[in-house]
Amino acid sequence: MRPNKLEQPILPDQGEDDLRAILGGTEIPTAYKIGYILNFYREPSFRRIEAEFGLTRPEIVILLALHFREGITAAEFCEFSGHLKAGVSRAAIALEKKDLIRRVTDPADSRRQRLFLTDAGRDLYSRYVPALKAREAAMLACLSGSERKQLDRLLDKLAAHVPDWGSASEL
Amino acid sequence: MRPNKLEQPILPDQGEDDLRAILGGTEIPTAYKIGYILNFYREPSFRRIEAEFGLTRPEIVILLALHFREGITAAEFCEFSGHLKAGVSRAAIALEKKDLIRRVTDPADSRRQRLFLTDAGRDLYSRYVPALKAREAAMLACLSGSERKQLDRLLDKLAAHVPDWGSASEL
DNA sequence: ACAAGAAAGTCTCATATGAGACCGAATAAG
DNA sequence: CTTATTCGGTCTCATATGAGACTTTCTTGT
Repeated sequence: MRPNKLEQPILPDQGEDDLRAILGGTEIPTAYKIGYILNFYREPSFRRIEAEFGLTRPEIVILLALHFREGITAAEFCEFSGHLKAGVSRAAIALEKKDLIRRVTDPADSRRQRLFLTDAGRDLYSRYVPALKAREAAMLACLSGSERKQLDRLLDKLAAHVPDWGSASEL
Repeated sequence: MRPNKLEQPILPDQGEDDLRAILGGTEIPTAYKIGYILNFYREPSFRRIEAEFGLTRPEIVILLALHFREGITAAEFCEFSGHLKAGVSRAAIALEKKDLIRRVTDPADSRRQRLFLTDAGRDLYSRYVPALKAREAAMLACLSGSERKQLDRLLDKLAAHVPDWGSASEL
């Protein structure tokens, strides 16, 4: 029962039939399975990073995003990450205080702040990303090369169509 | 920028190349994409359920799980859901207070409590699950029938191998 | 040029959550 | 039998988070 925060939650040793009983019984099987897999990918990794480097979730994700999208604004980050603007604002302030990013007011629109990694931020990122990569590799280890290609193709397609899902108010 | 909590975060209207710039740049592309997709599936739906029915995340998920696994204990739920035991305990207490579940001490081991849906719990579940189903359908709408089969097969495989990922302490 | 409205980001408050200490029940060992 | 240990569950405390009010800046229409 999760004796330790860094311990991966352990599944009882059970056959695939029982696993099917766990995962196959919902009325939202695909979403449920994605959630299940992602939980076991993300939670242990993120908890460890939080504990080890003193970062919060939004802070971790902002550093991740800045690594390939420097100069992004908080609002842009909200749009594609789904985080709330208050959380992003808090995280950006905290990251700046820790000297991991710089916030530069956009000269063209002084409401906006563009975010940039500092050397320290890049360094910190490079110290925690290997764990995430390793865990992704562990997650994908059971798939063959062509299965991984399939999976990535399907995920790309799903991701590309996210904007078409319709607003939540239609739910 | 998320003006409303029930509003789905809106992506700027951008071509697939830009989307690739958002999603393809990480060092953990598969995990990142799964997270991206799941965020946009889960957050709006769950926020709506939270607001509309006064439930917390763990409460929502417990009701979901009980719907196909009645009599589960809190510890079992922790194991396959990845939730923390304190959260599950709190949620179970709250759900019982709302008469949505019953907690029955296991006669064989009086430490354990088995959880069962009440009629009210079943009813509440049936009122919020359609929204989740609808959103899953929207998510999958861009895939063909055979692509969905592919996806489910890959997810089943990934889910079945979760226990092999190794403990987080190896990260 | 001015007023009205939208947008970016910050702040505040209440609540949810994570971590781990704690308690009582069950099991194992001597 | 008695004691130590593990295990299911609860409690407490500090922190993170969600929601939305608020401030300032930009945009639009007249």
